[in-house]
Amino acid sequence: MSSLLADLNPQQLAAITLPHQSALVLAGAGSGKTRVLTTRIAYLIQSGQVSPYDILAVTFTNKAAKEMLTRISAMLPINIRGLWMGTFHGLCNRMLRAHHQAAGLLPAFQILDSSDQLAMIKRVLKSLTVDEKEFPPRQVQWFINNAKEAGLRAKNIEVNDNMTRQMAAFYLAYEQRCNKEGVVDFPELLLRSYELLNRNETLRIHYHDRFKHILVDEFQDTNRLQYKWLKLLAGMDSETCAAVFVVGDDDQSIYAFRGANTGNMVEFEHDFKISKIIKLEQNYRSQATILDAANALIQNNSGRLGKNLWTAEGKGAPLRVHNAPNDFDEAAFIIDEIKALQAEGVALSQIALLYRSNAQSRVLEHSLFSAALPYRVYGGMRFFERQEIKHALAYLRLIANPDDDNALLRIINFPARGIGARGLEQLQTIAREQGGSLWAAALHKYGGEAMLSGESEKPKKGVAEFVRLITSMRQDCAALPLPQIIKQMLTQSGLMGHYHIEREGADRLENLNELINAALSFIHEAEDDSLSAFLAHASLEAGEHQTGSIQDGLQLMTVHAAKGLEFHSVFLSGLEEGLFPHENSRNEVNGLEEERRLMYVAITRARHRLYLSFAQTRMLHGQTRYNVPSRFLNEIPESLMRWSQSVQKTKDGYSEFNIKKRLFDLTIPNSELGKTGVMSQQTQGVQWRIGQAVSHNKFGTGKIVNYERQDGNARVQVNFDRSGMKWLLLEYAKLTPV
DNA sequence: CAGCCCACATTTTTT
DNA sequence: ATGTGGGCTG
Repeated sequence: MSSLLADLNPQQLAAITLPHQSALVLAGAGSGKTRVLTTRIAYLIQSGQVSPYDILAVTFTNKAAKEMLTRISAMLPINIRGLWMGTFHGLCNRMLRAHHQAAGLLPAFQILDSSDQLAMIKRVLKSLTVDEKEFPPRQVQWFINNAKEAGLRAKNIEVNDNMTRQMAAFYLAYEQRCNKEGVVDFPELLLRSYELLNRNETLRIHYHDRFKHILVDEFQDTNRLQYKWLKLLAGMDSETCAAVFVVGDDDQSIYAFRGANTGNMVEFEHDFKISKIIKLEQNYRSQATILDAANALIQNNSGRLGKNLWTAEGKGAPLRVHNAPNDFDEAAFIIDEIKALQAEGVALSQIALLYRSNAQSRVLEHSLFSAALPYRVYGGMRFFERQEIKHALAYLRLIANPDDDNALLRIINFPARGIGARGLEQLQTIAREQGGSLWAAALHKYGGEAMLSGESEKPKKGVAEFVRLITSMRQDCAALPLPQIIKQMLTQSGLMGHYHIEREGADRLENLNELINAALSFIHEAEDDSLSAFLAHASLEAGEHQTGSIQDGLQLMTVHAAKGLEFHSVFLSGLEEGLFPHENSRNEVNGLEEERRLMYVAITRARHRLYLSFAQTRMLHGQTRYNVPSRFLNEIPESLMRWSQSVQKTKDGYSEFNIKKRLFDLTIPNSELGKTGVMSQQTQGVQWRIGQAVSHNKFGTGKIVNYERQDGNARVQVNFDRSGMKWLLLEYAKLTPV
């Protein structure tokens, strides 16, 4: 016990050893949040207060859940089976499978991921002969998910206008389709589980009695429905109300765009009658200068719960800020500094290159490639989202559940077996007439024929062949272990053969083989090793973002993806108005504050060094954009920063301070953002600015892309349409504005 | 039925 | 600039 509680600060200790009562822990970045959560669980068990069976712990990602389990196992010598630890969706899935009948679901109900859901919606819209131009499927998806997260069924939607009436009708049709096919989407897991508990008193009491402690990680990311679910599960009004221990940081709430509701923290404080918020403000990650910058920045937000990070460590180096003429120069600066860090002995894997949007990685990657620096980009396609894996899973889903039309449609003609639109239409007509699934229709039309053709006869084509294939797979899999089922399916379906022939198929073949391995490890780890359980696992956990990681490479990712991580050094690039803060955030409620929190997250990733940079011009969507430095740079105290500019720009003798000042003096008001250039200046009564179109009698027309001043002589760089890039002295060159 | 071409968008993302 | 999805042609 003593070792468990060693080296904790007073606030951490208070949180961990809190008696049986609900608590709100405001945990700053790098304040040992995960340690507090895991240690509290270990403490509760080890002190004999409760058994693992009495605890439920919720996280947002499978990765976080896995890590917490590992850490708890390391602290406790006992078996912690029985502890419910997982994501909201994972836990709801578990509950729904345990009570599938009460929840009105098939025992083998399948889970649609977002792309499956979209496909389903498209199908429903098509069956209603809706014009997709008028009602984009994505918008319908958004509507349905929002309704579900508000706890609303289609019939409960309040209809006041025509648009809502239409949407509610689509929702209803979609709901019916899902029920018929035995599938549930992500928000449905939550809503079903909520409704089940709400309506079924026996079950509700069972879980109230069981879970004496509920712990929630990243509470600021919960949406309305998740919070309602928590309240219901905790049994707020019952005598046996669980102690709900939530940990979060309102300053790191960066997922409002997907429904996260920071208001839940305030509501929680009220609903659970929290008398005193526990604040973890001591930071064990970053040096003081970095924290000072983060604190100063975030103070510009309103309505915070309030928190100031501090550290016992030293000040550390100032933030390096770089003003680059363009995105290539910005990348060059980053590479120079990376090499310097490398020379200091910093491992490349301890250096992160962060950016606001994925598109920015391109230029960085290009430069890193030229500089022969190894790197790894996070994001992109994940294992279970790959096309070939989705196809394989569709076969498995159809084996597990014949009514899964989504799955059938995906693979009935993949690999191609001569079933076209015509054949499909026939099936769809039969299905509609019979009110059954496509599979039932196929069986009805071709079942007899398919069954007649024995192994020895020549293979049937088309639907008959498909029916025979799936039927035989279904028979085989009854007796086989999961990896064998998959292995057989991959060969018999022709998937292996198909990718074997395809030119670019090698990677896909490798992934298919990896699927067998995934099944192998699944049956070793999971309590339920059935096919349905594996399919649920595949939907709920999309797997690693990238295969084949580089051991010592730079880490490239968006700021969002960096949340929760830390690095020795962090480069944050693209600090320009319109990019960070992103221009789209201007149209969103509290959009700017969310961007600022995102900036706060970015800053607090760094342990020792933080580099901030912006480019005056940048290629975006195939067009050059002229940028103003991000306002966030202005919100960081000057005393914490050291400015630099690329060498060719500083030789004009301007002090770094002046360079900065010159840029900021010309900062353009919000209303003009994105329309005009970075700076302007007076020459012989003419106003020149970057981005301005000009004409020259010899070179023709072009655009001003840069300017500098030397000994009182101003020069501008013009990109001429015909003659290319030229530096011109304003005094001599006769330029005329166009 | 597959391949090609054009229109189109393009912040952030987990389950 | 670059990828994706839908519609049309061989």
